[in-house]
Amino acid sequence: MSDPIDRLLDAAETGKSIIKNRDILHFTYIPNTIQHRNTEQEQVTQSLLPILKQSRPSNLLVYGKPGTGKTLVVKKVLSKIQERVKKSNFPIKLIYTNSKEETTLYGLLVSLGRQLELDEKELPSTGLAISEVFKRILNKIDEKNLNAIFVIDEIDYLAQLVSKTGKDILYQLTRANERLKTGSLTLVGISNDLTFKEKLDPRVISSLGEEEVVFTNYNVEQIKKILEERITEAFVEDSVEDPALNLCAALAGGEHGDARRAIDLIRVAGEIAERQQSEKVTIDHVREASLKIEENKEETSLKSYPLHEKLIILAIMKANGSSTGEIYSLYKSLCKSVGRDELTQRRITQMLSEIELSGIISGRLIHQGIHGRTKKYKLTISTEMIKKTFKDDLTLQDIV
DNA sequence: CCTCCACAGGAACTGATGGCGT
DNA sequence: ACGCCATCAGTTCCTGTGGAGG
Repeated sequence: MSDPIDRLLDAAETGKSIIKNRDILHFTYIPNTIQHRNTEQEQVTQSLLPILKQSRPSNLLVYGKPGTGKTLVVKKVLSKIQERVKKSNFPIKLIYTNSKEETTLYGLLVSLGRQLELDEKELPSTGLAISEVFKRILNKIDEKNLNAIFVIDEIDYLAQLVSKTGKDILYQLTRANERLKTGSLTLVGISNDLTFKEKLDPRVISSLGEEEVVFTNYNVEQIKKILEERITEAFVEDSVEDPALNLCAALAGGEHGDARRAIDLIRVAGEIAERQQSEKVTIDHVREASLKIEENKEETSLKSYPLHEKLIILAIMKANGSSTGEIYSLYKSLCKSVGRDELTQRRITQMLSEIELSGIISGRLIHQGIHGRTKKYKLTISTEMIKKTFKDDLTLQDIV
């Protein structure tokens, strides 16, 4: 009987992989041909067509639920256009940002500026007034005589940030051309929220919403086709069983038609199958993958919480299904036992709703007549999971 | 039918941090 | 050296509310 470790290592060394090309199984990979999005691709191209005629196109707004390939299509169309106009005297500069990756308005503007080759000196990553940053970006465009296209992903998120600070950067962005002498600026906004437009300032709508493209959700059939395409490219032939493929499509398509999820799922299933040295990806691998993805999400978000949030989660765990008041007093006693100052109840309710947003707990508003109004919170994940993840935390060890 | 509970959740503010321009 | 600006975590103060119990 050989050592199990050796056996595994041997297998890994000699065994052949059923995945040919891992990169294709990441949703950021842009296939040569994007199927099933023909009308949308056409529409996007149409509205950006003026660039070929060397004039500035209208601003564009792209809608669609997550995982519908919006970003992929926009990126593909733009890079093709960029390729074509490269040699003309109207070269375009493509700039992409995702609002979710930047927590602040300032950060977003800086990331735009960085791509315009403004370095640390010209555009410090903190310390300036927002209007100053904006001015410098525009100056750079003018100075280099650029025709910039700003692609702003998850622009609804940006709109939220903006509304909080009271600055209307979106408005300024859409009207930036009036301030530019030689360069030009086009805005392509990508939004998940179809109602997002209604929340905007009407002046922004009129210029940003000049053109609109809506991406519809994928149905299960379409997801299946997308998966098939990627599988033939990424996997060794015949290594994914049909039922497994169907389940993948059904799991991802069932809710929102999220192709991204489907691709994640098949990738993880493939990895699991490989680790088990199976020659085929079966339906069980997909199930396992689905569970694993869920657990990973839970674990990483649990780990990333600051101390007080962790304490609150523990308090909820110890008194499952209790009201805010009960949670708060339990939290206070937990604070005492780890020797930290407790925060106010107001702050705790805020944290609770933040945690609820991440899906780890779920709350229900309850009116108890004379006994007032409360929100009752329940864990949506297992207590074992929490215990397991918080065991490593030194300050929490003894109270888990 | 009114009252009044036990909070929800909005708004405005504070103080610390960090880095700018002048 | 100084004032200014943005941001973050947290606080203070506040108004709002569905319905059990009187």
